[in-house]
Amino acid sequence: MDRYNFELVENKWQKYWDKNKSFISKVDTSKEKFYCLEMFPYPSGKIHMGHVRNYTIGDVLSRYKSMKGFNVLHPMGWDSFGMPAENAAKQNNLNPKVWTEKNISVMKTQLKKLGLSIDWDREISTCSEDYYKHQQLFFLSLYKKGLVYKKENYVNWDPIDETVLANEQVIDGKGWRSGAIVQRKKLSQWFFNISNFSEELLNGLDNLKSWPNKVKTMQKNWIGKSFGCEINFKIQGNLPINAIKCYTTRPDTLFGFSFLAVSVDHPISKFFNENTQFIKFKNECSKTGTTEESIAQGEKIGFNTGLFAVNPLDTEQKVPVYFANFVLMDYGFGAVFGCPAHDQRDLDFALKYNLPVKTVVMPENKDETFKVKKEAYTGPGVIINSNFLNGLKVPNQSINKTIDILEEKQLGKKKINFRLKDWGISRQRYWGCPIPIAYDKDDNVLTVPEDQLPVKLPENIDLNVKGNPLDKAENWKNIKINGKDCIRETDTLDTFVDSSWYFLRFCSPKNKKHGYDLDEINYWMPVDQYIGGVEHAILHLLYSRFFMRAINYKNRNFKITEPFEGLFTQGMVCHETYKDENNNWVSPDEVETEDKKNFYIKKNPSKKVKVGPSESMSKSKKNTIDPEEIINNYGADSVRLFILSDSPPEKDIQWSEQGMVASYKFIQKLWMLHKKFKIRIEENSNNKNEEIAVFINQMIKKINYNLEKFNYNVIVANLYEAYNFLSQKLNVAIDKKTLLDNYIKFLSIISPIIPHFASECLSDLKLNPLQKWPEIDKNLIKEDTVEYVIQINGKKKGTIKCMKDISEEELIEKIKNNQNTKKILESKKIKKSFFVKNRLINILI
RNA sequence: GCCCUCGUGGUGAAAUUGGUAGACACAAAGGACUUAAAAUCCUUGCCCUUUUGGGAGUGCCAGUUCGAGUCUGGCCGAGGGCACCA
Repeated sequence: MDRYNFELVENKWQKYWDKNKSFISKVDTSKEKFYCLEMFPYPSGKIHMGHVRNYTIGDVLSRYKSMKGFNVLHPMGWDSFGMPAENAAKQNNLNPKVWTEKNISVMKTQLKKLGLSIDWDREISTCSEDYYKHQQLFFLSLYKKGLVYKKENYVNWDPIDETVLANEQVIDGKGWRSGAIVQRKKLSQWFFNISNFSEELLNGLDNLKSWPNKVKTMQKNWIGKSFGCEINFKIQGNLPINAIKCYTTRPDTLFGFSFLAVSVDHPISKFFNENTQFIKFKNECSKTGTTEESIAQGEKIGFNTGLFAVNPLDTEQKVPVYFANFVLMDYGFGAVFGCPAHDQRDLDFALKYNLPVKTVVMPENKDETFKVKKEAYTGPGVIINSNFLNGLKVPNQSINKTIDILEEKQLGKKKINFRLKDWGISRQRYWGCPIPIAYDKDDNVLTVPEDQLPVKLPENIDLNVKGNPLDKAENWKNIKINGKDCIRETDTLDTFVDSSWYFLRFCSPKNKKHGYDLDEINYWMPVDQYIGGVEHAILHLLYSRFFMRAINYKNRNFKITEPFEGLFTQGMVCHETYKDENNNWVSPDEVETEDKKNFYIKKNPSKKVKVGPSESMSKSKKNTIDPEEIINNYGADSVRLFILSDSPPEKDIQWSEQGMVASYKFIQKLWMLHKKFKIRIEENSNNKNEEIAVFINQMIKKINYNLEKFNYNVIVANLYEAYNFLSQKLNVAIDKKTLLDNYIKFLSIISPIIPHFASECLSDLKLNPLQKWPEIDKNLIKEDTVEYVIQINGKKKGTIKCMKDISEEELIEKIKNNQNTKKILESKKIKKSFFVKNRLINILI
């Protein structure tokens, strides 16, 4: 074959891998395991470039580890419950299952075309009964352990999707999927008691050595641990309220007490429910809470209760009690003590309502006349104007000391608070895992007996109803448990529950009895390398970490707490955006240019197109490139090569047609090189030449280093370098053994990246297409000459080649005598010199 | 507002962790081959010098060091996360 025919070759090897079950994994305790997992896709229809990048990164790693002799588990499955299926089914009047299965089959074919080394025997789909049956069992087990409960509370209601959203799914007051403005609504909901594990989830982060710090910081902030103190403030006034409890992290500023503020949902609000002005105020608050946050710009508003709170450290001092919009009921006790001088929100509030601002902390470099005016002082310093607290150092001394005093006088208690709230898992949707719960006539909660699991979703259901279709499915809803008439729970589980344990299921996907098999998970878990988008930094990763602890809880057999040993978050794939004269998005394949300046619509060159910034590919901006089309045009190896080449995997990458073409050409050039190698090998020359061997061994060293560090873009550069070197060296005959040995090594190191091509070349030479990862021949890379950099007063003046390990004096002598370098030191007096062995010398003159 | 990350040619980026800045690739310009184009290959890449050479240079300003893209402090800019969390 003259030109490399990727179509024939790729097809051939994909069939070969399938037929030979090349990537099927089994427990083998004699081998070290490596569990490589990429975040499984939602089957939305077709794969996109983000998938290509994600799965190529994982595939390179899997193939490399496998060549190194690890027993690799590299599975794939489908996160197949969720809203889009339900919406698409509604539109096309079919069952979500049918829509989902069709998409899975399309996407599976597409993924196979990428040549991924996936163990397809382990394929799972979260919407299958085999899968969600076990999820229902987990739910019941958690329920029995007291980690699931039901409570009535305010929820984030998405009026478009008509479903409840978790706090994490509300972005800027809008639903993460629908974009609708989220409303507050009171509903009875199921919750996972994730806050029970706040402390452990926080501490566990310290053990995750191979996680990006960025993700750990985000989770840490999300869990939001704070140290403080609860204080019971005595209340005076004409209402039957004796005291209000507050949580504070700054008890040391108590002498700056200026007002007490409570949430409008605080229990004391019941005394104001008849007060029309209060009702008006409450409405005002709910507006600023979720909606026009930006317009209100965080304006603080309050409603005076007429009550007074007594300062526990100075019972003479009495301050007004307000309802305030910036106090949240679901954090602390829904009440705060206001110290305007040292908290910006309190200061804003105090200035608005003319409340006193008393400075009680001064910075170290100021004196006691220091006064807070328009900016609260929150930094370190010394306590002032605070009676017996004066002189304490802020924050270390002052906070602990004040808490001690308050505890001693029984006015307060040390307390640790978390921001993390329990995980609401109820969704009013059809296409999700049914919750195995029923209610009898008296509304008692009953669990569905295990022998009746799975609770299957009803088929043939009318989705075109308002609200939850399951609620309207009378045949399905009404059941008997132990002979009693019951009604099923019609909520389904949040799809984040599905993805919180799928990595366990991959270890024993066909086990009918249990969701996981202990022997299997003890061998395979944890996931050694998890790879996916940073957008899941909090939700999915935190939920999975929780879920392991929840199974672990009161279960001696289950040993896993952290599911993901290593985490890698890859960047997005971006493309320029285009808009026509009417400001409509235009897709890249409709756009053309001749001079890189003027872009126009292909079919109609008079129609100009505006070029916008490069953004992550999305259907809404029409700046997507279809991977299947690209694979058909250039081949999977070229796509893999390109998607790895231009940027470090953790950063965003620009899609570039030119870059894609360059990768394609490179593979063609490699094929020419292959043919050259083949001819040289067949020549059977005796011309010994170690240069190639030295080069290849150095190359392996570099590539090992870059593989371990995920510098995949540098590896591609290394391959180009290798090509440039080899194509020159092959101009003369070289002995067969050196050539063959080193060419095999070269083909081995390129095979994780372009596996079809490497396999084809190896088999063309009648060699095993699945090679071991090459060892470095240490004798070859042990160089006996080195090149020294010569610096004069810190500036580079030249280089000199000499024997390795020579002394400083010898080197200076050499520089003085060498033809090229002697003028550097001519008639100069050396004051001092710095010598870095085998590397550099810096001479001061 | 708070927290995190990052600023290197026309562009995407390298730099073995304090030791030759710009590997590798894209784009551009010039050249070779060709009747011509495409493809391919070679050269160039900031400033001064015809060349040999020399100089500046990693967002800006200072500092530490024999030596700083890399470390420290301050400023400017970009991106991401969180947002009344008391």
